[in-house]
Amino acid sequence: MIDQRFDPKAHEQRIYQRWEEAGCFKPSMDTAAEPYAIMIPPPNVTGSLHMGHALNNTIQDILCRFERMRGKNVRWQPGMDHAGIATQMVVERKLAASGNQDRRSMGRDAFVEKVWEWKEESGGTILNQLKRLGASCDWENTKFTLDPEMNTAVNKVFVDLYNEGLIYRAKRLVNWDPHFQTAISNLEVENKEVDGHMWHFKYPLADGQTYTYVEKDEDGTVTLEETRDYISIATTRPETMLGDGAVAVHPSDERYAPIIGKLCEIPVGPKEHRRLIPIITDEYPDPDFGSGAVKITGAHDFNDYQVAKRGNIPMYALMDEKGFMRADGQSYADEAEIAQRIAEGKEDFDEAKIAAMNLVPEAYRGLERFEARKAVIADITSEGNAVMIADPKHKDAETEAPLIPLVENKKIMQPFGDRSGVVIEPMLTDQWFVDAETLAKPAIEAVREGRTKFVPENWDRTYYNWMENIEPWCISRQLWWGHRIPVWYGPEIVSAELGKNEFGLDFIDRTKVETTSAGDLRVMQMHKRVFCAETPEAAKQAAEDYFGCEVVFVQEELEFRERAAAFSLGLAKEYKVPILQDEDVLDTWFSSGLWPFSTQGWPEETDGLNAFYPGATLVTAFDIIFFWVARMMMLGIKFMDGEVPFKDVYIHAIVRDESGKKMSKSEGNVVDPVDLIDGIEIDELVKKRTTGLRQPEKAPQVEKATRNRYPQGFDAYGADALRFTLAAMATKGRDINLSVDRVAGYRNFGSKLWSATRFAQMYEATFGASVNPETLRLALNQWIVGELYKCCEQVSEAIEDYRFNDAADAAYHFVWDVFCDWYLELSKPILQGDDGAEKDETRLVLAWTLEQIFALLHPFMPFITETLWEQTADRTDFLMLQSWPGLAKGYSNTAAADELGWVLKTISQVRSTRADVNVPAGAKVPASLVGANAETVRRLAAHGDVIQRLARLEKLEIAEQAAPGSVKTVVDEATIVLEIADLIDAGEEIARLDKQLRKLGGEITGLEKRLGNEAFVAKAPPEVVAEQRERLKELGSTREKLSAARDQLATL
RNA sequence: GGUCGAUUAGCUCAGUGGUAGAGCACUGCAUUGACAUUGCAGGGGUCACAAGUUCGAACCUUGUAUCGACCA
Repeated sequence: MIDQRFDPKAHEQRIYQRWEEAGCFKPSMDTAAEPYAIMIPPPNVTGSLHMGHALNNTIQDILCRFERMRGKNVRWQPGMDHAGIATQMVVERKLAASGNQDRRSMGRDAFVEKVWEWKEESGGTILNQLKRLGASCDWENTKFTLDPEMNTAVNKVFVDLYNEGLIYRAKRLVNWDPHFQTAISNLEVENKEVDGHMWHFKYPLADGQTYTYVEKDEDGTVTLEETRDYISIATTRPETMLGDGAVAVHPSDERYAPIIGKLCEIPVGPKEHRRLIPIITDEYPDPDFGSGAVKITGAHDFNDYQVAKRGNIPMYALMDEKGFMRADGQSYADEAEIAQRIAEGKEDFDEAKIAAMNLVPEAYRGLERFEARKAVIADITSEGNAVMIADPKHKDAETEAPLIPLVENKKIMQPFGDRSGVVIEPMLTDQWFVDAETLAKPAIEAVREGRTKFVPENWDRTYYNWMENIEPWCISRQLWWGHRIPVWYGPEIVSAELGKNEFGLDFIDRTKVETTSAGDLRVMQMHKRVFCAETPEAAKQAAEDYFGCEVVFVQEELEFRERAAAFSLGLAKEYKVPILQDEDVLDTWFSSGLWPFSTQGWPEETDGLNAFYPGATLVTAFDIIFFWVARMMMLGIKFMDGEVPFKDVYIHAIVRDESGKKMSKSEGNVVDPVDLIDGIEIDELVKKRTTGLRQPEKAPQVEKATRNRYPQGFDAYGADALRFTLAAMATKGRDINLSVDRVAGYRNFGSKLWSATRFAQMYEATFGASVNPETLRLALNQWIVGELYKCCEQVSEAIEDYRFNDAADAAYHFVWDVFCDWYLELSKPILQGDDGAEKDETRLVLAWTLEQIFALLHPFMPFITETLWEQTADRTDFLMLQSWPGLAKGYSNTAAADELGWVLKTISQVRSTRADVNVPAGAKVPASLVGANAETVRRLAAHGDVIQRLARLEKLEIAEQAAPGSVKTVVDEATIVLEIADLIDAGEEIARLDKQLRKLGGEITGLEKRLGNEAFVAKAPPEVVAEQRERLKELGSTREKLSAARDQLATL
């Protein structure tokens, strides 16, 4: 006999271990079986399980367990990505906390070694948490994006794309994280609305020119006309003014028409070196916003960047990689002079030249960007170039209001690094890019042609939208943790005219080589030749082929330059040509994009690759469409002969808290999946939720809310309850607002199943036997088998269709409302009775149905069902490897279904009636059946005992006539008469019947009206009309009987 | 501003043209019988609003309101 109740803690981990040891998670590799693969969206090596993962992986596990039981060769491919920034951050923090050196003083190799140590020790917590959830991943094939074989794939892809011209190096504006000092992707940027300011400044026109500035209202009436010697600019980022390349206005903006093409002055910096910039037109400025004039700082704003590109405006970079104003380059006076000549068209410029220029005046050099902002504002204002207004706070009507600078308080969208929390700076830097536009084309095509389908399908619009407007993908990161870019630089042969060294070759442009005062060579700038190769050996070979002589690897830029210069100048014969590997690593997504095939052994042709590419379904959330889905699609199609990486993309909801707020540690509303599984005391829950708050002062509020909502904390609901809840809530909507009460409800469901099994054991149900439904003799057993098959079909269809909620609901309803509430109750008289044959059959069907239920629920609740399977018979096999129930489909027995339908109806009606007239629950009442037809008489003979028992009747007999003063209810053609005249009040009973008659009357009127409508009869489908007629007939007959009963009572 | 989505019971959510549902909460009754993590019975919804299409609308169309997400 199984325990009184199921204790998840006692079984879950034990069962999981049994599965793992027995190799249950491995693909069968049965060549006759259809392969089925799901690639896990690789979680972060530093991450831990949150509710989104729990939902994501529950769905994947349901699909995998379901298909495995359906006989497919299933691989659920697990693993993790290395999460460049996040991991580097974790380790740097750890080092700092333990008083170690920072990574720069430690050096690259030593630091990366530390990261690996950390990864081996404590990385991958999340994989163990997935095991707690019951994930049936093929763990033996676990991959990590930095595994050597994954690196092989990454390098091959990079080199191939490079050779095709689909990867290139360029200077473009990227999101720069000044804290981590690296480019980051859009995904890692959170745009948040914050309180900001809009400053208004005057850019004086060059040479004191003036123009008439006219403002008109909508009707064209002049509202303002004045002579101005400036153009007014609004900006939220005054510090970037230093890098302005132009002022732009909309071509249709008449206010500024007189000054288009003229120059204006950037009103900041030493007076004698003020820069003048042109006033240009562009479609970008909105004439209705601010003054309508926009300053263009191409190197520090994404919109300005586009304008600058269109207008060939120089983009001056102002900041260093830490977000401080640049302190390098020549004096401001010199730089400004060059810039001035460029602005006036007197000097040519190119990207590299502009990049080297530092237009930050000495006074601001080295300032942090927000400090620089303050200084710039103060200087402009003191010089009188801020736009002034009368102080609105001035109340005294007698005196004139003083003028104050116009500074609007307004909400602005500001980008923040999601890891660092600092403001992201758009920066113009040299980076490696993938030509995403070219790769996107076939990826768009694949979805259009339906080779990959989105579920729900409306997500394809999001996909198209993104893919059709895709930007070059920046893949380089200035980090140390990741795949090092497989590119080596050598000196470039610039020109054969500049002379030759002893090898007869020129390597660098000598104009860029200087000799310092100490006599050392210093290379300011150098053209570099790229050798892109899958291995260092191959790169070396390529370089030697190019140079025609031996090359040597160097580790640092300085050494590289010195050697290159010395070699080129022929100063050091012993020097070999140096080559230096690119310092940067690749975006983590680059390696994750290869996941569907790199995990299967590509570029080797393996059995795994043949069987499991393309995968069946990618399960993910919508915010990942751009990142995983898009990249896996682009790279999969590119490198797998045009074959898509997965056939379906199932987009699931985002899990929020029960009031719909995003779960966030900094808001203190996180529900940790592991806490729902293991339970957590309220004090500990409060502690967890009040640590790491964004606003620590909110801790008491969070504590109060938490204690109020969960006075006892969370029970240990177990993984099954959590999984079932997530499945039941996994509708095709956008969000799930998770309610802990629902988890408790589904935990109870597990208990119900457990206890039903215990009941079966008590009555010696024969587990472990098979049943042929055709040989069953009792209608009860025929009926439950039919209901079971019906349920199996519903569940299968729902899972196939990704309607996990429908699948969960169908199973829940069958198990609880049909099997437990009715079948078990109805079987009791047989199990407790004397008829050996009936008892044997019922013991068999009871056990068998339960075993089918175990199987049916297994994808949702793997632990409790496997435990029940294990403990109900002597078994050597696993439930998770059993066949899916209902595969040999198609048993139904209409006669049995009708018969049991009648039994259920009869019992329910009697119970309802008893409750209505307040018959004490314990009282057994005599009853009779009037007007029964032959079939009902037969059914009563077969089921009378159980009806009496469940409806608590003293007797139930066929009668010709109702006893006077009795209480009546109608089932089909017959009337059930409860002979309780003594117990009831005739008046109350008449009132009860009247109430029912009124309700019936309403329904009947509605039906009659509908059926009386000729248009309805003519146009509605015949089966609908017939159904309504049938219903009207039934209701009418019921009404007749009830009203007869009422009349009879009334005559007493 | 653009795009997408939401609005159904006290709460969290299903329901895509024909009798409005689930979990939790609520009310009454029931406790030696598998299960109180329970059973039986019940209450509770002008399906945001308006107009339209239709024999018939929670569902389709249009508009309005409110809320949300993403993009700019």
